[in-house]
Amino acid sequence: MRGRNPFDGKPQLTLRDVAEAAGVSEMTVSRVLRNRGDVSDRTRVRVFEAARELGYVPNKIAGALASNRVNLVGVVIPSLSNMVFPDILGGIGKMLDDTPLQPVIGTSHYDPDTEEKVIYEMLSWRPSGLIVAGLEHTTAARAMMRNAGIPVVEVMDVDGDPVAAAVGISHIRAGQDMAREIIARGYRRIGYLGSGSGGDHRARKRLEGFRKGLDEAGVALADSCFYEGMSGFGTGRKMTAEMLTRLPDLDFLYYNTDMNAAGGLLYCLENGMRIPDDIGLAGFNSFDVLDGLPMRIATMDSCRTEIGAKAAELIAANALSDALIALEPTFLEGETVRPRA
Amino acid sequence: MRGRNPFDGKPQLTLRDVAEAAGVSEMTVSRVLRNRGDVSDRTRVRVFEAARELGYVPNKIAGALASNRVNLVGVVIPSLSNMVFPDILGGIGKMLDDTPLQPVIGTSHYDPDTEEKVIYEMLSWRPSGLIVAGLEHTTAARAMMRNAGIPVVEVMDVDGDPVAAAVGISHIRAGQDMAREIIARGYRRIGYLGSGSGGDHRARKRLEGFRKGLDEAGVALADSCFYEGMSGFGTGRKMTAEMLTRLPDLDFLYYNTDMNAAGGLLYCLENGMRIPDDIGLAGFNSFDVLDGLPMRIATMDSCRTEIGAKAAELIAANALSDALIALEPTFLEGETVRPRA
DNA sequence: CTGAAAGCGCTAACAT
DNA sequence: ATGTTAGCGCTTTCAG
Repeated sequence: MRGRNPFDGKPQLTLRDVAEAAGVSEMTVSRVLRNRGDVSDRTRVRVFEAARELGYVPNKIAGALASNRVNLVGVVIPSLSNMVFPDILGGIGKMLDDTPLQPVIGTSHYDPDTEEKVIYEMLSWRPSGLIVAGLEHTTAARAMMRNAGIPVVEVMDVDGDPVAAAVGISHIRAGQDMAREIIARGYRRIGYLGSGSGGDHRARKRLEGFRKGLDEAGVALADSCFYEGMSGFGTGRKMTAEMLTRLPDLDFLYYNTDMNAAGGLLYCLENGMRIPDDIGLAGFNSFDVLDGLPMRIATMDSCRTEIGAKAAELIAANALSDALIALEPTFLEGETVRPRA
Repeated sequence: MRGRNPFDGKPQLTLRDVAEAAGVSEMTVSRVLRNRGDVSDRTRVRVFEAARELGYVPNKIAGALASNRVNLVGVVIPSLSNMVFPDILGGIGKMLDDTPLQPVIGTSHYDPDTEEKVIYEMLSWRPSGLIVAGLEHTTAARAMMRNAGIPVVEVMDVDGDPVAAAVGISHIRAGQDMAREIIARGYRRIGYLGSGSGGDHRARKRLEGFRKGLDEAGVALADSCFYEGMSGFGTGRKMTAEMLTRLPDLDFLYYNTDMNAAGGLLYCLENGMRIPDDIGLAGFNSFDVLDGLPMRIATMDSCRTEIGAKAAELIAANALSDALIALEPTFLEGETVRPRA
């Protein structure tokens, strides 16, 4: 019993056990269980029966080492509690369902050093590919990804310098386009509410683009408000109350995400503001769960599922490519902005 | 170049490469990289430097095979798009952060056969433990878990027959307690809205308990409404509209989840109903994001984070236990029910 | 169609 | 404090 974990109940079943039970060689069992090569129907049946009877579960660790093939795709995202990331995973999962590949998820909690560690852990399993959210990583993480020798795809963002392939949208453009829409609809006293500091580079870039868009029209951002912690109705409501108390004459509020915008919407409605005339609102992401709010919030689709799917497609194709795929986010007017002038 | 994946760019770096660069044996490198055994500071530094310089990333596949130790914990849940599951994962993750263990997530899409396959895949990686949502599995899945020889914990539910350990709440009790609260507050014409069919066994059990609770008071469920697909504001709103059109004299609506209850709340408020006097509402789960709705919905805490943490704790303790840990969900009154009579 | 031999990259156990 | 040896369970390769 060499090197066996002291807690192991029973020694693990091996190919050898199945081979003995079926009266064939290990090799034949291996072939049957992987549907590889020619095996006579008679032996095939015998092997399957023996395996089932014994309750044999193949050891992928050994298989992977021997074949140098690991059908895993590492996916590194900041968090699971922000709904955007599960959506990305949904797109990845759906695409990989048609392949032998399986996603393995790691989370970085928006911390670059944690991300570096998670990427290292992932790579140490020698996966068939790696998908990482965002373009901002530590130098060491970038080096690891560059030298991994497997397809690597950075997702969600294209404003920056990808290590290899990238699939996403330009958040700078998204912010800029939103600013143009708002300006074209006659709003001028505009506030921004959301996360602008810390780890959320994409929100920061949207704000950057937004400022640029306003600038084109000679409009300056009237106010901005940032928060720490999770987005949600409470956060949106609180920020909105604060800002409108400070500057009651604002006529537009742009939020970093629909979740916060929803809180703001509820606040405005409760306080008798006329939307979209007195004040307009817009968010970002387009979340299905929010269909059913008193008004549909103006937003921009962040193409999450499509991004996940495209990234998975690149991995599945096993191309060590450096393709840059920029998806076009579409403005969704909703009911919280005036029609275009 | 035996057995090498044709797509591999460069041959992978091995311990041997680092050993040569540092002028020591493979074994010494292995020891340094794992902080095991005594190594002189001089060699330690040399080894680290060589490893860093070369960009060596250890091969966990080989390490796991040799040591018969895999620091992975399989977690099988129905989906990531329902927020309850990320919360469970949060609890697991936080607890495992203090250990060398890492969670690996698999999703079953509420399908028992898919779940069976996912469990099989998980076990074939020989993880250190397995956490599975729910108590309902295929016979084969149950057999695999029983024979896995690793700690297995079923989570979220304790109403049934666990394979090994279980951590969760009694959803029958949760439904029953909610019924009692509602009855005690004087509501009598009560409708249920939610998923009762299909894969959501826990919602089904809550309804079962709810019926039992009403029964105790001689009250029958006045109406029920079930939906297919995702919960959300739109779904809650639609079901509510339907039910209240059918039976305008209902005085209470019990939802399978807060997400649907939120949609119902918004519908009722818009239609000028007086909550909680004309009509009361209650949901289930207690989601933070919903703080900030016009009213706090009466709900019951489903102890998600705690369940995840406790399950992870059992795995980390590496006990092949069959402990049954039933957590106590607490009723949260909110603002959508009348005070107790 | 089936089997035998060799070895994947690493670590446990036993030297020294 | 460091090295040597012998596998882990499987798959590739080659031989029948």
